[in-house]
Amino acid sequence: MKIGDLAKRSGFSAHTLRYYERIGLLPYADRDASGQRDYDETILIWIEFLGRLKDTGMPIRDMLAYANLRNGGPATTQERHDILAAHRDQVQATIARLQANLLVLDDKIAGYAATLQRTQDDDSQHIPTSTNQAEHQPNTLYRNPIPARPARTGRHRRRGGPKGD
Amino acid sequence: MKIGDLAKRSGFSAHTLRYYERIGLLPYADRDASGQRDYDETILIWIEFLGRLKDTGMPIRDMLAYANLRNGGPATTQERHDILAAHRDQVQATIARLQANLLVLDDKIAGYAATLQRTQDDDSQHIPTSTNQAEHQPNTLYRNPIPARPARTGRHRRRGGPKGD
DNA sequence: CTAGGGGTTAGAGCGCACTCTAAGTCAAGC
DNA sequence: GCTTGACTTAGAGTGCGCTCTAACCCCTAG
Repeated sequence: MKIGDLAKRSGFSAHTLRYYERIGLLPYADRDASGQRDYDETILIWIEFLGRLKDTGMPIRDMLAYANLRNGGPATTQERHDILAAHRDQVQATIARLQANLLVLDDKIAGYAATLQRTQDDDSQHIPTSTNQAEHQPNTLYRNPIPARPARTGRHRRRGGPKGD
Repeated sequence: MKIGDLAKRSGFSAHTLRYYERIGLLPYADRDASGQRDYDETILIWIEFLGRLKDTGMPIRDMLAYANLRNGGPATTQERHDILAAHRDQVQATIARLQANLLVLDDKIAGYAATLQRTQDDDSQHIPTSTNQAEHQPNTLYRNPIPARPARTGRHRRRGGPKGD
């Protein structure tokens, strides 16, 4: 299997697969007569697992540590177990955090929905509709320019605080 | 409240708070006589909500879109509702994905635990313990150098000169 | 024979979200 | 008066994880 095929089957781009090999996340692939990578099907199992670690937010450096332990054979079983167990705990914590935030989000959405409902009901009576929780802030907010992106162009110009104004 | 205090109370660094103001995620703060930001307590409510959006993985550009809609008043209620609802769906999908991966992770961890158990049981009989699911790969893996980091230094070498054909 | 569509490498560039630096101001404490 | 430390600005730098480019090679189809 060539890198393009593996890319299609694994969901990672060929660029990314080469990158992973370079940093040691994937084994150095055998090359065919003309120097092209020739993959064995079995690599897909490992790649799929890497994908799961990635999906669950494990940083590459940790995947690398785990990958390297696999070279150590059975002697590293405990360590590998511990890495995955620690990661699982992290994932569980993340899920819990997301679920907690989801409740707040749902509340806020319900607030908006209620406002919309009220606006519709009162369509011809124009009763002020500012009871929504979503409107906590003073409406003096957001008068700054907003460059939309930090923009790392340009240089020079004087520094020091222009106070007062 | 000065920026240092707000930093302590919000959990964001002063650097980050200034950055958020710069990009428009936080309102342009009032300055005191000597040009220093002087915050009102209420800003904490908005910052806390921003934190939740961030925690749930909303990119800054989307938070910005949401923040800007708040300036539009009640007219933007529907749009704000839709943004949050879409985000909520995303978060729910993320949770589902994490939970699915968690199962796989748990399986793998259980595999390691079983191997460790067996290794302990067979302590004095040294039976090879390679039945663990965790050992799918051929042990010829991982013989590449591993630079540990791509390293984006360097500025030498010709660039941009696509030899005019 | 030529075109094209794959592959190869080293290394540069990108997008994101900060994070920090330089050079300066200012208020309070010793 | 002087020092300390928190603040101000514009802009540069960082770390992550890719993503792409240049310049090349090789195989196959027409």
